[in-house]
Amino acid sequence: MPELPEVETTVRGLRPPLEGRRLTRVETRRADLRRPFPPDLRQRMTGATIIGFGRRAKYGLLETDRGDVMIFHLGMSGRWRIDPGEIGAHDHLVLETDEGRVLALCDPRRFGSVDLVRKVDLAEFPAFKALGPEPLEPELNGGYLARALEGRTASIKAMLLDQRIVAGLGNIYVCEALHMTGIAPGMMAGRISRKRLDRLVDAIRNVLAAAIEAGGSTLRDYARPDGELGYFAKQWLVYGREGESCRCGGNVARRVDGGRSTFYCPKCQK
DNA sequence: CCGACAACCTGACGGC
DNA sequence: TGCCGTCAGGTTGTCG
Repeated sequence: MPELPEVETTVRGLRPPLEGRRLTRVETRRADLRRPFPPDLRQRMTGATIIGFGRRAKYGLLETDRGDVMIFHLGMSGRWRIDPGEIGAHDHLVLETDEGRVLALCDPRRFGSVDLVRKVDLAEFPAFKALGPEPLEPELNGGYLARALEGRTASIKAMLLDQRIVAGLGNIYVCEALHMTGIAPGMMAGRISRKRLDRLVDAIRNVLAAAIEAGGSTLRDYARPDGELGYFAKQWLVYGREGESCRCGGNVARRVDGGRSTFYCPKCQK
């Protein structure tokens, strides 16, 4: 899944088959994912033309010429399959365009979601109201982070995973960014110097940009929207590398925080 | 405020 | 071959 770079890559991949195309078929194959599909999804999307594409945090956005925005979240295992040929058991939403292109939202674990809101109400969408700044936008900077983390005693890792602080980071890229900056994941967030926060912001930007550049994730069941496996050489320095040697000469360790694996190097992350 | 934990689901993998 | 335990990118809520 899908952290920010994978969602970004997905949205970019949806553009060619969908941009300017009218939907001739909108079919839900079951009633719900994490939440029920909007009951009027089919009625509002069928016949509509897709005119806009976007992303907010880990949510992908498809805008129609009727003033609606379909908001999808890929959860842990979601991906779009383009022209899949056959509809599979986990293809829960199927779109077809006036050109005969087929797009299937496949999500085995069903932690994802699909919502439909009026574009003018987008900012009021509950999941968007409390989101922090986009990490690739200028609103995220050392000054913002210093203010947001001031006085916080929670770990920096927990804070970076909190979508209200920064929107779109997940377990992998938080581990990677902290490693790149040499900050221990358990460090109290409010005690990190401004200088290190500046460097952390740079690392976050760099790791996300590199992942988008690489075409998204390299995780085992992630597929690019065209259905090709987006499986390239892993470039993570710590994630999933427990026991391997760090380039500083130390060894990558793994521990569990809040039920989630944290990969880090105890030697170069202090 | 904070950390821990469970719940929501299926699939992949390793060990035996 | 198969069975069983463990683990997985996220979000949301509860508990102490």
